[in-house]
Amino acid sequence: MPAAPATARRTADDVVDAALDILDSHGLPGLSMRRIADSLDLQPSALYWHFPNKQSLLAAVSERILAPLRNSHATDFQQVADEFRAALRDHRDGAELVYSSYALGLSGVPALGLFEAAAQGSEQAQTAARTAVHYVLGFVFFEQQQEFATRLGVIDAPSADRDADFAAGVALLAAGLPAVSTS
Amino acid sequence: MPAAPATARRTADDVVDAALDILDSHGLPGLSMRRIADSLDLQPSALYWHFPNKQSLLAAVSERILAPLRNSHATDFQQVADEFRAALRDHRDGAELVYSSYALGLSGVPALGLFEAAAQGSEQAQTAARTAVHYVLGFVFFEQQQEFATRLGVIDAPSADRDADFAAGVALLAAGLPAVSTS
DNA sequence: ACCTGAACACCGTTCAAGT
DNA sequence: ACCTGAACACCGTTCAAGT
Repeated sequence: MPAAPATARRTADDVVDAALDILDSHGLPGLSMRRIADSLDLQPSALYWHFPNKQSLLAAVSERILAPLRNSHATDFQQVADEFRAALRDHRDGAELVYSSYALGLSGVPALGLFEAAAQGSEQAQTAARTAVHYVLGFVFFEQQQEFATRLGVIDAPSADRDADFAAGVALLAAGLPAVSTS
Repeated sequence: MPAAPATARRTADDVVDAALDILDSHGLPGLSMRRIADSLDLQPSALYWHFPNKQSLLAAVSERILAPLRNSHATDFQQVADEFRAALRDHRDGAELVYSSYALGLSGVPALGLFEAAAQGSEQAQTAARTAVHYVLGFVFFEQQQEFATRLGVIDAPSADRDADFAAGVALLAAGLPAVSTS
């Protein structure tokens, strides 16, 4: 058993933990390498031993945000959409962060497979899945930006019933699919 | 008639022109206040006479990108979607820039009204319009991020037929609408 | 009305060197 | 294996002052 080092050493997972905390407290614009390092009592350069660059670190954070969906048993379209939205909303600016990592090919989106399975039997299963993923990511990105703008006092608190709006969009998508059970 | 000033003076419109040029050549990450100022032979601080901050400047750029849609005569769903996509694709990172300004309430999106009109007569006209706007912005954002990743060599050039994919998603949305002419 | 010059408080990233 | 220290080339924004 080797002697403990003078100071505790960090794993890549510790870095992701710290990044998630800062994301929730300061948002994506405040999520800087320097701030992450600070919260771990590290020099910024130390982060580059764990990740090659900021994008990769953000991709790891994205994977963590989407982790709940990996254990999902959702079987219908609306259910998948709700769980996907919930996971994104669980962290400040979650949709923007996930959208970027996904689009850059650095992070997978399990919701894609779940949507496809939910549309099983339909000819347009793939189209429906891709369309739904864009819809949910876009909807939540929009929601979270409005929360940000509201916090700044730039716009008033939105009045519309967002849950109903969200469900209506998903329903419209599902309506285009023939023979999909709405359970 | 007053004497011409020693150096030409700029309007807010000149600043937007310069910003659009830099957007196209360097992308959104490269669109800094300092670079815009440089290209106009100005100090960065001079830009703050024309715009209160960077967000407002970006909102003005967004409005310019969407200007073509203000003269649109598109009447059906697919046509509106195609023109919207074309306007966004006309400038590098156009979708990301427009999406942010739109979500922050700093920029209107004329496509919203066009989609609503195209779905006229349907009960879910508003839902359809909002869903379509998220879909198009998300789709093109994704497309443009992939172009960026391809340029960096991070991912291979995409093989799928994107025009067909795009149209299929729009068709799926329209399929959920009863009594909408697909003319 | 429009802009300069200088400053403030930040960024991501690299790299030699330490333990 | 994991991190420090110092440096490089950047950011957006403010503000007094100039013309």
